[in-house]
Amino acid sequence: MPEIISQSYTRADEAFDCLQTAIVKGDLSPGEKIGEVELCARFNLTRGPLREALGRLESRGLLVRRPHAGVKVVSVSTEELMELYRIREVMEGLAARQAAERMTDTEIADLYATLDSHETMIEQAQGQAYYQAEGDYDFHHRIATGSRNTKLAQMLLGDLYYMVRMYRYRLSTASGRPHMALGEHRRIVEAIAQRDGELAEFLMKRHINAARQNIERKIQQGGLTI
Amino acid sequence: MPEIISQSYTRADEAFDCLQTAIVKGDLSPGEKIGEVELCARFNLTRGPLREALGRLESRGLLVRRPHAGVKVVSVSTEELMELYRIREVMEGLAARQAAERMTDTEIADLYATLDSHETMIEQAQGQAYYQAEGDYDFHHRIATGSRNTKLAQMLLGDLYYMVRMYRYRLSTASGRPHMALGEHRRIVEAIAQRDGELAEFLMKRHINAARQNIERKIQQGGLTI
DNA sequence: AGTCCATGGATTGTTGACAATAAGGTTGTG
DNA sequence: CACAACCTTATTGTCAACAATCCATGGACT
Repeated sequence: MPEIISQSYTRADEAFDCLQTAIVKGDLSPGEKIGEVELCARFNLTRGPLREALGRLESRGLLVRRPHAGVKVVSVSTEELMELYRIREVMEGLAARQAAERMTDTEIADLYATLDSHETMIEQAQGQAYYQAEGDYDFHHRIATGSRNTKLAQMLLGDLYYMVRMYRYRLSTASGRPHMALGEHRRIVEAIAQRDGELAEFLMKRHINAARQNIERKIQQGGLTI
Repeated sequence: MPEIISQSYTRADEAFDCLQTAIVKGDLSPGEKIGEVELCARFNLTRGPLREALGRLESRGLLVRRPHAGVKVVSVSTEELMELYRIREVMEGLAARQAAERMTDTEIADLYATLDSHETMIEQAQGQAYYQAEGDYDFHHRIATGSRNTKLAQMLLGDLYYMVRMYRYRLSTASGRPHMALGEHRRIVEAIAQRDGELAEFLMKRHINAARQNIERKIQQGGLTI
């Protein structure tokens, strides 16, 4: 258990993180009804903090809760995953535009650096889907925070990305097109470096749209069901 | 106190609703540090459900909470309000596009009907800002749900609208351009009725952008501060 | 035999007391 | 007189017991 150093980290926060990662990683199956006491035993918690965490998770839409009837992980459909990507398309487009207008030069330099490191990571660990996914996450994370739009970053980082990662784990497919995605990333960063907000928005929207189509195709082909 | 009939309504839900409306209406001043026991006394609650509600509110960004240091309503700036409108612009644009593709004919008919009722309401109660705001809210609400995009509707109705309403209460200005906004609404509905998603998205984005500029102008002119 | 109702059990929601932590005042010293 | 360290106090975080609610199993009736 990684003892966090920074500041007092309440049990409720701990419960929240544990549950969130458990849901995202698929340790808690969707639709499965789970009792509170069972969860307490599993994560060494008491019901007080656990309930507080459950409230937060419910508010974020990761689980549903009927009064007196227990809590279950949200069950998901491919349609909803597609809808999620449609939301990402417009929101991250906005993020890219604002990032082009507001990111500092050092932030852009860092962005280039992470891009290079992702490239070497992909070359080294060929086909290791995990690193691809992490690199992709890192890239989008930086742009979201670079937009200087507090609420936008909060919605992307706090809600949507966890949802997307949950679906990814369940599909066990990490977009699967490493080099192409990397090239798209590079072009987006170039647009940001040139302070061309409109272009950055356009490229980001196209990038996410391509990712969505890729997943949709894979699902239709392989009959991948969630 | 409106006794909800439908299903068992827990104390935590009650606390959540009470606090949310109190924050939105400005009964709880931003930045003001409020103790839990004081809140309990104010809303006739105990600390358990209250804490659960506080967790949910924090997760939604309506208040901030430092461990062992209490909870305070989120303090807001005009810049953040503008950012909120930028987010609304892209998200509601998407909602309008999807609504044009997916709304049923009866839903569209209802939309027309509400538009007419809003018109008569505005004519009758001239300058009554309240009705304008409610009509505006109703319109956007219907389009969000009409998009058939669960997560999108959830984010708009559950997060953004409460935020916007909070700012509106504090500014005590309800956009202030009734007839113009109504005309814009009507054109959006016409685009939806013609199943022209692209046009509906464009018009909605322009509508929200105009509202943003209107508020920005008012703030600069009148020196309205939040 | 199928369906409806009732009762028991288990689970959730709630409560009040206890412990841990940070803020604020007080006191002592430079 | 100002600053810093200590201590007090009030507030938050946590816990375990109590009460309310729902689900399931069993029985009776149609």
